Formats: sequence, structure tokens, C-alpha cells
Amino acid sequence: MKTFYITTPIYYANSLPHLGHLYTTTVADVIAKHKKQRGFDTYFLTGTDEHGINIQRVAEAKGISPKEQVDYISEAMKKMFADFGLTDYDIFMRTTEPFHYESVQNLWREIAKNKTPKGNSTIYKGFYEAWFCPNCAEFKTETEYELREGEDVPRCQIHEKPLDRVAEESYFFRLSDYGETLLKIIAEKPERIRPEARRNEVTSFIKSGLQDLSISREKKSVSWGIPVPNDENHVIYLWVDALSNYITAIGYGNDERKSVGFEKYWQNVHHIVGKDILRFHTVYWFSFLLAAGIDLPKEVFAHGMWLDAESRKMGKTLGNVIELDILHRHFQTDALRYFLLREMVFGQDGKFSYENLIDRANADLASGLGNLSSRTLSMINKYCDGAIPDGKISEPHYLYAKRAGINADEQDLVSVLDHARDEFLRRFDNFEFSQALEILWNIIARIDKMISDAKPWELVKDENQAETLNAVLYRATETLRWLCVLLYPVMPEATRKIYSQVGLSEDIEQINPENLRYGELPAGMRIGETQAVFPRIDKNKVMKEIEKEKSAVSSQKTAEEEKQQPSDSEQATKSETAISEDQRPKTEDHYIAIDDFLKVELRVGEILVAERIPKADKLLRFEIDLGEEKPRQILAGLAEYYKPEKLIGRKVVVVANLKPRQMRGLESNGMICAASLENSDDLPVIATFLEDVKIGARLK
RNA sequence: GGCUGGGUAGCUCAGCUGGUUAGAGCGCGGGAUUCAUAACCCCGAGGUCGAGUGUUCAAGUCACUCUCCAGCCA
Repeated sequence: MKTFYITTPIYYANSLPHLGHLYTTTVADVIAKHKKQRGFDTYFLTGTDEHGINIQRVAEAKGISPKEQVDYISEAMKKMFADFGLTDYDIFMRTTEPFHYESVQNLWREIAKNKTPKGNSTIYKGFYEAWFCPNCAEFKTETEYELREGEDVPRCQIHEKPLDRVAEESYFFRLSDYGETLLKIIAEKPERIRPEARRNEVTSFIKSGLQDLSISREKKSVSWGIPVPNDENHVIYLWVDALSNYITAIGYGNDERKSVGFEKYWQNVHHIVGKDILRFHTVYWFSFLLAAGIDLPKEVFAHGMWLDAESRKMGKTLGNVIELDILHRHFQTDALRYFLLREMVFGQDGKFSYENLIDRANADLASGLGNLSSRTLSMINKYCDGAIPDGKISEPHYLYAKRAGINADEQDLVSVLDHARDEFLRRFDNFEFSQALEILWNIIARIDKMISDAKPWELVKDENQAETLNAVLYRATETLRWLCVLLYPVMPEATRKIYSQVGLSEDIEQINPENLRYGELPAGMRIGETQAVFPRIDKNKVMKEIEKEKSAVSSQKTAEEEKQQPSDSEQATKSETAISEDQRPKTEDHYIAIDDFLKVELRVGEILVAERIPKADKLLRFEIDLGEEKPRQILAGLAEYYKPEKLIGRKVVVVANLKPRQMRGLESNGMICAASLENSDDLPVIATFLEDVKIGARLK
């Protein structure tokens, strides 16, 4: 029997489930369901990655043990999966399982006893000294961290948290010997890494030269992990531990899971990963596997990220995160699954907003598939006494059919459906989900048009048109049957409902869409009870509710974070001022046109030099890099509030086209934007950016 | 800075190896209709195809330059 092995990454057990976890797992679930339908013996893995310094720290901070921490997260993950109907996985893998320990150590031994393609030892012991980011679980080079003014410990550029200085003995994996082999392998079977743009990144990374990889940490600094075989003082590097879950779970290197079938499944494994971890799943993972003499995965597919409606990354600071409990509370799981697969071109980034989700659900599901099903079945009830009519038109009635705009012969429709089915399957096999779905929605439009053109409500009034009417309804219903079978992996609940409304009772998950043949819908069968499968969503109402919940959540968070609250009276005063400001009459002359605003050239600048000016107690002299040929000199009255040396390196907003002005004999070429508050003793606050911005970028 | 990908209708995007009036979906405006979940069907809006130069009988579609955006560079 043909087999298929699909994996999600195992999710790091340091934070609660989010949209990314839901997305990747949903995609894998859809693929798994589809492959099962197609007759593959399918194995679907997901789970949590539970070791490492970062989990150790999170646990310490909470005052619990690492095991308690990872138990908590993996339970939360399972609960989230269950909420969204993701229960078809064959294993929820956890790296704290004893069998995984055993297997990883066996993998290590296997690698260690082999030679690299260049005939060297694969693993050697050395000494490592570098900055390490526990959040990334990566060592950082000079270009990847920043040293802030007044601090001696650099911070990770991604997490902005202090790095750990690691100076210790370490085992190394001789990755540097694998570059050529990897490039050759990728060139031979490029489809192993997709999409193409991501593959290019991987190859250019390899071409830039691979360095050996530290694959252990001393136990005294990281204790939460799998010990290196025969060296109790070392713990195996997180990525070796995590990546190998894909093989240990199906029985590599251990007896406990042997029965799953490593040989059987591994030969057709497809890893679905986020683009951020593609490198680990190709360069590192491929090399480890080569070193252990294990076949490489058939495919590693890197999908994109969900961005907000404005194409920004989602994050706590921006408050634009899509919240899983809101999704769960307000939307049908099937509508969400459809949206996830339809809206994002698999492999590219996609935009996610509650509005988009509602629009898609209403347009494609309520007005599209749902409405087609509803109008078709309701006509069968009204015009055919609730039984599926015979779809054949006999020769004497050909002319009538033609008059109604209907081909007596259904061959046109049959070839359209056959072609759509083949294309859909081809796209699906290629993980082109959005395009696959589009094909089916063209079919829906076609059937809608057939109905509108034929006008069954008129045909029913003419006895001579009885067969035409029947044919139209049969064709529509037969198409519905096909749609249900094809769409089952994407919308399991809804398609089951429609299927049973049509009157069919087989288990749709076991029907292979390849075997769909036109005309197998039995005439004379009674249809089931009908009701709307995709109720229309009242956008205004639901958006209002969501907004309310969102603000409730965020204000709750703010309250927790800021324990110090102003007294009641203070707050009252403040809100009163706010209202009066707000209610100021908005007449024309309070506004400026966009052109007026654009006259002001605001740019991002980085302070290179900041120093006091002799005999001036307020003025500071700055040299600011605006991305121009040379830095600008700007004077600003900030000396009372800021120590000049603290300002160096800060990114600020500069009015770049202000007329130059002389102060204290020096020319100032611009102005630094800062908030100045009402009271004289309030400090001005220099406008800055939370995100990393490019020097010279214009603000608008 | 280097490399990769991209900039096409209000929005999301198709447009393969260059060739008739540049397409789809959503949204919007109008019409028609009643089987259906204010749905479905028809029509329309008229977008310098990021800018420029070039190759060609002919260029979103090829080349070069510039510009903007995104990603990768352990």
C-alpha cells in the first residue's frame, strides 16, 4: 500500500498556542485527510518540542519545574487543536518521551561512528565561546546582536533580550564538510525544498560557506535536555533533539514505536514548516540525516506568515494579533479552514483580518456553496416531492431542452467536471490549495448560471419541460455530490452535512475523489432534511462584538501590567479634558490638506554625535545620519532633560526640510521631534520607534 | 552592503515561451429575476501594467538603468 507521512513542526513549549500553530496544523490536517481519501496509508505527526534553556528559564520564572511547564503547554496545544477539530493526528509527539531520549542518543551514536563526505569524523569535541540567544536557541554573530549604550551584555536583535555568554566545551558537528553534497542533492531534486524562492535562500546560504555547528551544551549551564551518550556532562543541542522527532516517533532507534513503521513511512515524508525554520529543516536536518545514513525527506515545504490587513507582522506591541478564542467563539471551524487555505497562496505570506474572514465566508460559503446547495435542494423538495429526479432527457424532448438553454446531452458538463476534478487533484497534490479551491468555485458559478438560465420555476409550469427540469436539478445535485467529496478535507463537517442533505449516507472520508464518475447519484433517492450549512454572518454585528472583546482583553492586560492607577478624581479630570478636545467643532479650518502635511519632510535619523555646547545650558549639538551623504548638524534644546551620551545610537524623527538657522554661532539643519507636555516641569519625550526602521525613511 | 522575489483596476491577485480592444474574484453603480442564505444572473466602471531608455514590424511580457517594497545573509 502506498504510504504518506505528513508532519508539522513540533511547537516549542515556551508559549501558548497562536494562529501560526493553528495554521500549520490545519494545513497538515487537510493534507492528511485528503491523502487518506486517496487511499494512502497516512501518518500525521504534530506535537511539542520540550527541551532547552528557554523552557528551563520560563519554568524558573514561574517557580515550577520544566516538566510542569511543558505539560502545561502541550495540554494547552492539544486543547486548542481539539477546539478547532484537529484531532486526526496519529501522534502528538513530545520530546520528553523516554523513547525519544533513547532514539536521539542512538542517532547521535550512529552519526558519530560515520565519516563525513570528505572522510573526516562527523563529531568532534572543541571549545566554544560566543553569545547565545536562548529564545532563538542560536548563537549570534556580531551582525546579529546590538550592544546598547551603558550595557556590557549585547542583546539579540530579534528578541531584544540580553544574550548569554557561552564559553565552554562543546561537541561540534562537522557541517562544513557537507556544503557541496547538499548543493548537489538540491540541484538533483529541487522539488525537495519548496517554494522556489525559499530554496534559493537555502542554496545561497550554503554557498556562502557552512561553519561547523556546536551540538551540545555543558550540563552545568543547560540541564533540561537529552544527555550526550557516554558524556554525562553534556546535553544535546536543541535542534538535534527536536528535528529527530520526525524519525523517533515512527520507530527509528527505539523499540517502543517500532510497530508504527519507520521504513514504511519515512520514504514518503513531507515536512510542512514555517519559513522561519526552513534552514534548520534543510541544511541542518539534511546533514544530520546524511551523517546517519538515512534517506532525506521527499519534501520540505515552507509556508508564509499571516500578516495583518496592513501587511504588518502581528505582535503584542501593535496589538494586531488574531486571537484564537475569538476565532473559536465567532466562526465555524470549517469557514476558518476554508479561509486559511483559500486566502493564503501556500508558500507566500497572507493577510488575515476578521473582516476578510467574514467577507470570504459570506461571499464564497454563504452566497456560494451554501446557497447553491440550498436552492437546489429546495427546488427538489418543491418540484420533485423531495426525491432526486432522473437526469436523462429523452429524444422527443430535446427541442424543449434546447429552448430552455439546456443541452440534452450532459456531456459538456461531464467533461467540465472531469477536468475540474483532475485539475483540483493536481493542484492539491502540488499543495496549491488556493488555486485548487478556485477551480471548484468556477464550477459553482457555472451551475448557478445553468439554473438561472434554465429557470426551473418556469419549466415547472410546462408539462413538456418536465424532463428538462429534472435534468437541471439532477445535474446540480450531482455536482453538489462531487463538491462534497472533493471539499471534504477542507470542510469536513459542512460537506458531511450537505452530503446527507442530498440523501447520501456513505462515509465521505472514505470516498476517493479520483473515482468520482458522473451519474452515480441514484435517481429516486429521497433527499434529507435541509437547512443552511453556512449561515450568513452579520458583519457589522460580529465586528462590533469582536472589537468589544478585543478592547476588553487589552484593557484587562493593561490593568494587570500597570498596577498603579490614578485616583478616581484624577482620572475624571483627564477624561474630561480628553472629551472636550475631541468634541471641538471640526470645521474646515481645523484641517489641513494632505499636501500641507507632505510639505513637512519627516525622516528617520540616527544620532551619531550628541554633545553639550559650551556656555549653553539648554542646547545640545547633534550629528544625525539621515541616510544622506554626510550627517547633519542639528541643535536642540534638550540638555536639561537628556544626557547627551545616552542619546547616541537612538533613532529619532527629524524635520528634514526646516530652514537652516544659526544658534550660538552654529547652524542647525533641522529639528528633532519630541512631545512637550503642558506643565513646565514635564519632560519632553523624544519620538522614537518600537520597530527597527531604516535610516532616512520618510514618515507619512 | 550582497543575493532573491516583487511593484498590473478601490482591494487581493492571473497574465506561459513578446502579437487582436490588458483579465478574474471581492467591493461599488445600474438592470433583470424570485428556486435560494438581501442570494443567483446580466451590464458597467474605463487601470500612464512603479519610472525611464533600448531591442523589435510589435513589449506588463525581453535587455539595461533608476526607484520603492518584502525576504535571506547561522
